[in-house]
Amino acid sequence: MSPLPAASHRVAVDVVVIALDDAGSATRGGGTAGSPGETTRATDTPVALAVRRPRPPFAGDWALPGTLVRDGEHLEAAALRVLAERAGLGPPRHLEQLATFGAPARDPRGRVVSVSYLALSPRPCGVAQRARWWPVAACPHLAFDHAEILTSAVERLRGKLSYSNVAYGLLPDTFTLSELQAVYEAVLDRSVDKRNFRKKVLSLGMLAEAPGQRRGPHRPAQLYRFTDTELVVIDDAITA
Amino acid sequence: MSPLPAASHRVAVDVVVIALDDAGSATRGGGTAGSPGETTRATDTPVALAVRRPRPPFAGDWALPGTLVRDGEHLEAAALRVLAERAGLGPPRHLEQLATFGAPARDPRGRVVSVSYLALSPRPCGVAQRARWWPVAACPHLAFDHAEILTSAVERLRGKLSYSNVAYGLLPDTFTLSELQAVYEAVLDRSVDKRNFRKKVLSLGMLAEAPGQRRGPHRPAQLYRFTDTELVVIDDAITA
DNA sequence: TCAAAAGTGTTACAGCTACACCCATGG
DNA sequence: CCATGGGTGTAGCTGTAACACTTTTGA
Repeated sequence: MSPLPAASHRVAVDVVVIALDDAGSATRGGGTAGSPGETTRATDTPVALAVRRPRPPFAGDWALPGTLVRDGEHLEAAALRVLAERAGLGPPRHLEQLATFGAPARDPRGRVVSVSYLALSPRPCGVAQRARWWPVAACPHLAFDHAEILTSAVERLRGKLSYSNVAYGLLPDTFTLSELQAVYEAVLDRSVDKRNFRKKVLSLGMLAEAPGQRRGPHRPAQLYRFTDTELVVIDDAITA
Repeated sequence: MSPLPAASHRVAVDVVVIALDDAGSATRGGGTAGSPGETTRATDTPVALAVRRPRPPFAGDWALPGTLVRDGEHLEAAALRVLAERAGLGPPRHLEQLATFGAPARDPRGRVVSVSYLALSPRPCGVAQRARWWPVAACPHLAFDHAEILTSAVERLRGKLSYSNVAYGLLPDTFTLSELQAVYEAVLDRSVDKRNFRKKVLSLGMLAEAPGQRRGPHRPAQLYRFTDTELVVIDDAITA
């Protein structure tokens, strides 16, 4: 079995980790208000994880967490390793490949082909040194072509929300319908009609009632869970 | 600017070229007949380009056309080069990245990370030596993980047909509505209602009348063309 | 008793599906 | 004149979008 000819490249993975922050501190576009009580706009903000580069090139700039793929290492394993090493995160609830960026000059040090991944996490949990969650809409300039990667991640997430149960990645095991709705509103950046949303999402059969209620200074809310923990594509779009 | 550490890999592109063959020679599943005259089932067959491997590993087996990416070469440029060198094809009407396959053992010679592409061509035009168009449904075993790549290509195409003008890649510059419908029927592998299809596709505004008609032993058919030659995603799905 | 969020139905409209016949041409 | 595909309209139905008030709790 003859060895392959010489041409070889460095291969990296870069991971876009997206979570929802309920602080509501970020720049929100002034969405249309809607009639009172009809469409309560969520305060959740999509945030993405970035790390500050300790070395040139782009030293001091923010970048997506990434790493070179090791010999014999699966691409997905490298993505998981990045999350653990660079951000102190365990395996995310959802991880999928996005696209591969391979422009010859994307890294000034030489050719690096980067396979990008999208990871979802329910909350921006505490992360390692040098790492930070940035609101996607107010993210500083990112090194390399990472701004482009982040954009494609958000577009992918937005698209998949409409025809899959990918919201699973952004929620805890059990959640209320209002919390689910808040995920949709935050990611789609628009308000959603409560009654239509509930009708639609319950009719799809991807949710089941979970025992218990969420209590607070208001009427208790029924908890739900996703029936599938893996990504399931539905043919009937969610457009409430 | 410090050079990167040593870990490096071979990077390849593998291209799934899909075209429609009007021979109708292939294995077609017996689709539902439908009422007479309502749903004339197309005889077009999706075919994919494969090349016979001249050398180990998998010598003599069929495989997708592919090549190692050269130093300084864009990934897409490598895909175009494959089409030209291995199949004698010019730039296709549509080319998009599919996914990247990087399992450590996918190539027995050693680590090769493969970026796969989907290319579309109107017809299975004559190709170089060692290359052949195979009906997708009756394709022989493919080397490496190329069967998996082919499957994901067909799924991608099927999905995109419903919400984009990607059919552009499978048609000549001008075409009749029946020819367009035949593309949908061949790729989706089901029959489509003629009247509903025309209503829908014309209402989307992605087609314009072209001068001239297609003549034959029947009433002449109006020619159309796509208004955009680049991929345009529509929000309103085609489900006639 | 007040504030806050949970929960719930109906109506109008748009778009989808199903369905059959006449037309224009070439042979 | 016949075979072949081109071209057209309607009616029922289904799903969507718009819309406001009552309920239950904690403070």
